[in-house]
Amino acid sequence: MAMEIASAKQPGSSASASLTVADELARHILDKLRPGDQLSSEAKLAEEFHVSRITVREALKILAGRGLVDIARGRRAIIKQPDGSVYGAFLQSLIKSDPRCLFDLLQVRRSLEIQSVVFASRFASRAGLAAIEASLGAMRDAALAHETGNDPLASEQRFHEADVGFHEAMALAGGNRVLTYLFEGMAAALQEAFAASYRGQRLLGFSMTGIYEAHRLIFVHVSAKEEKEASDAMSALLDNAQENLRAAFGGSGLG
Amino acid sequence: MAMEIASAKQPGSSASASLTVADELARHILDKLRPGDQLSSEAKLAEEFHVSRITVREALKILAGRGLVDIARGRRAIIKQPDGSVYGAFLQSLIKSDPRCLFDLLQVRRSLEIQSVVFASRFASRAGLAAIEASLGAMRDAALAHETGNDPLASEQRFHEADVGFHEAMALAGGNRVLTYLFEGMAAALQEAFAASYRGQRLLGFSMTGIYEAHRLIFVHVSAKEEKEASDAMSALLDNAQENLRAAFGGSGLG
DNA sequence: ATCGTAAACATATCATATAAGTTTGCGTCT
DNA sequence: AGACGCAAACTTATATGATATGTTTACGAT
Repeated sequence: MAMEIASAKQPGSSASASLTVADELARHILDKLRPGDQLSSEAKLAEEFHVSRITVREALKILAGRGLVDIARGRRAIIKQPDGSVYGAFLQSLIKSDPRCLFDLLQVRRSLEIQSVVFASRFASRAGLAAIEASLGAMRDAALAHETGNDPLASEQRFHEADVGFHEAMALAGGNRVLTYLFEGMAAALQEAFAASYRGQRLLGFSMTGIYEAHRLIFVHVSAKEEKEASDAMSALLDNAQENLRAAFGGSGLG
Repeated sequence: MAMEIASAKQPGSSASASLTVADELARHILDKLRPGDQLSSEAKLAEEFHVSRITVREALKILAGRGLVDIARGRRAIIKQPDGSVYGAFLQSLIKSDPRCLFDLLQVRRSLEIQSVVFASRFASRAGLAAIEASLGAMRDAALAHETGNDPLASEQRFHEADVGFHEAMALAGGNRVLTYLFEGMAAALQEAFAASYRGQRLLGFSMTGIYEAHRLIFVHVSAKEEKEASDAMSALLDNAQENLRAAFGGSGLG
């Protein structure tokens, strides 16, 4: 790895050695390595940092918790592609600690989704539109499979994934990568919150095909570069979802 | 802690024991504990989960990486108040892995800041406005201290903190807690990116008092509940900052 | 009641050992 | 030559035991 030896063991340092090593590694990873790259083995790192293997392991666990590396048995740690899961976990803990944040989050989501369709209307390439249409197709397939219905849970899962994919594809088509990750994280947090409040009940007040049609309408307007109509359609979709959620929480004082 | 013994040691489980323990602990923390609460000692947890102390320690490090707990020597781990630092670190890694994300992030920020002032204009209470004005005062003080100038670095630091505080106070005044955390995280990531590109140079193309006045103008419009004027003023402020950044990157193909 | 100190508690790190998964390379067979 | 199988080397996962050092607690002197 050709890493500089990073005086991780200064007697006066108040921070723990494992945290020091973690931060050094993080810096090295961000500066020099790319997703997919392998880290040195724990033994080598221990030697380079002049700490025990246990300290290196704890540092790696910290980085794994930050979502920076992927650890598995038998092979060396590899640099992870950034994804929204860390952010999703953060939002999840936020909502748990204060459920009112759920509605704040929905409001934030609304802003960003509308921004997203506006940009998609303006800038989407043919390929970007095709990607959106693909997730739309997946939604329709899942909806059909759900009605003809062997495995309702599996098709629900696929439908939800396609739904999330639609919004991510929309963000990407608009040319904004950060939005993609934000939507990914928000989707995870919202699904969790949703599932927690509906545990065991029917999730949606209306049909999958209805949701599908609402999404399709957005796509049509985006394709036609009709900013205003597209953002109105997105707004309507989110209103509907938000209303459902509010109804679920009912008179529990969370509105 | 009265925790259930959580069969963390099933032979067939593919996930590592430390990750299993981490997830069990995370669930327990989110469900039952509040920020400031203490966790059991490592020894007790090891006993409860039927794993060694090392496994518990690694689990705790994972949770620390996720920003869920705060670990220090000599005392038990305590549950951390959620904050935007995890999210900031994520954005930072994102920008490092693809610098174009910086401009995507600035765009996202613009949407949210405008949303923020609109809500603040509509809903801000007297206390909320007072909080905004307080950070405005801190900005002015730092700007003055910078001009009369004993310690320019310290006053720059204070100015920047007050700046971030202004935007967080604005989000809070508008009634959205999630926005506060997002701004906090974005500010950290943007400052890092900014610092990286300007290393050693003067950070700002115009004076602190100019920035202060721009912020004050926003506050005045928000106080007067002038949505449109307030969001225009915010837009102008961000335009200015963004232009500076773009100029800094110059012809490096990142525009 | 207050303050200082020592004991109890708790985490930080180390060394060493065993188990089990992954990769690599070699040799055999076709 | 190429495909297949297997063993050796490498690597991570976890456990045990020990020492150092920081924090909290409790007790005793003032």
